[in-house]
Amino acid sequence: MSEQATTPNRHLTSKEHLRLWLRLLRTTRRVEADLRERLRLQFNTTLPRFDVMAALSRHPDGLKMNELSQQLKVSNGNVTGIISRLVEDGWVERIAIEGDRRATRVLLTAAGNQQFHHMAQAHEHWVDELFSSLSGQETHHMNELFAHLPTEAGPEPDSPAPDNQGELR
Amino acid sequence: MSEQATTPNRHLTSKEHLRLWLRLLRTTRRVEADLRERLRLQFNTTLPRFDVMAALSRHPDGLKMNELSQQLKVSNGNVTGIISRLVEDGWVERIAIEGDRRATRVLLTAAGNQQFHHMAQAHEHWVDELFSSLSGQETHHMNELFAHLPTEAGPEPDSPAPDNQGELR
DNA sequence: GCATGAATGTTTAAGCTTGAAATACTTTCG
DNA sequence: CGAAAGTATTTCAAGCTTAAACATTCATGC
Repeated sequence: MSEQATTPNRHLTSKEHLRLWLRLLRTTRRVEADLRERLRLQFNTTLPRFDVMAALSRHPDGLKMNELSQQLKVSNGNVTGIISRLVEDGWVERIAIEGDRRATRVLLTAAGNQQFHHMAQAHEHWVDELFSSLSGQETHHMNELFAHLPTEAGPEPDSPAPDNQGELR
Repeated sequence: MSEQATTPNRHLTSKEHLRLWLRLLRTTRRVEADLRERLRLQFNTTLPRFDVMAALSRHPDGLKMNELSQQLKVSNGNVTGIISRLVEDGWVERIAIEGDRRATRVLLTAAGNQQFHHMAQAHEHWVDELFSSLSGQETHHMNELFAHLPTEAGPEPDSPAPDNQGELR
């Protein structure tokens, strides 16, 4: 488990890992900030709302609240608030589930679906711009390196089908 | 500018960029969630507090509020609240600046400095563990690829000295 | 001096986020 | 049946985050 071995390069590797993590974090924050601002200015919405709509757009029949929060890897209570606001805006609706009065199914309205497709198109273009300094080869290479990282849930080797995130279709 | 050229592979590159971004985002969120939980359980603190203390630890003479928020790339008002709580906890103190009654200088107390060094040591170890699946060479390679990305402020070619983030010393 | 604008911080309103507690419903099984 | 355990969701308290409004203080130029 990556014990503090007595090899002389332990220190260096650890520092390199730290450096990589800090870069990763800076880059992600910068891109996120950019996307957040554009979503606000051009669509008067937020990144969390966009993420929720993206998840719902991949499931035309809707998702239960708990499925949604698992997909987005955020807490249960968090989704409640975001969905409530999306419902107010008319982009999402809640539908009772037959035979289980505890659960509800949430899905995009027709208007929500249309709105999401507008946003997703812009979003893809923005991301393409932000990463434009990477060549196709570099992008591909980086994608492969990321496969080695703890991207998916770590200590759970039994996830049914992680499903591709975002609006990738 | 990455204009929508008429080359047949525009679509593919764009999709690859999007895929990379989503992976980046997933990875960052997962690592952040892990670090956040550990900071909470083992040190009863939060990631934002840790980030602020890391910035202050690199500046023993303290920083003005506005310098601090620039370093952390968060809004001005945000820092006010975090610093207030750190002051309550006794890790940070505010000191008036001679000759300018608008500004204050904030810096770690002796206790804060000591506490931060405990946390930083654990933090470096956690990150090393989380990235342990990357070889030294892969880590180095990835670090280089990141240099091509919009890590630093994009449209400002005149930043004085970005300074290394985190507790890297 | 003194008006005017810039700089520095705080406050505020709205929303996001978590973890824990509360609520409501369903299933299990004695 | 009925208690206990489990499931699905909301509510809650605390804290983070932003953008915008606000209050002070400083600097500049008449």
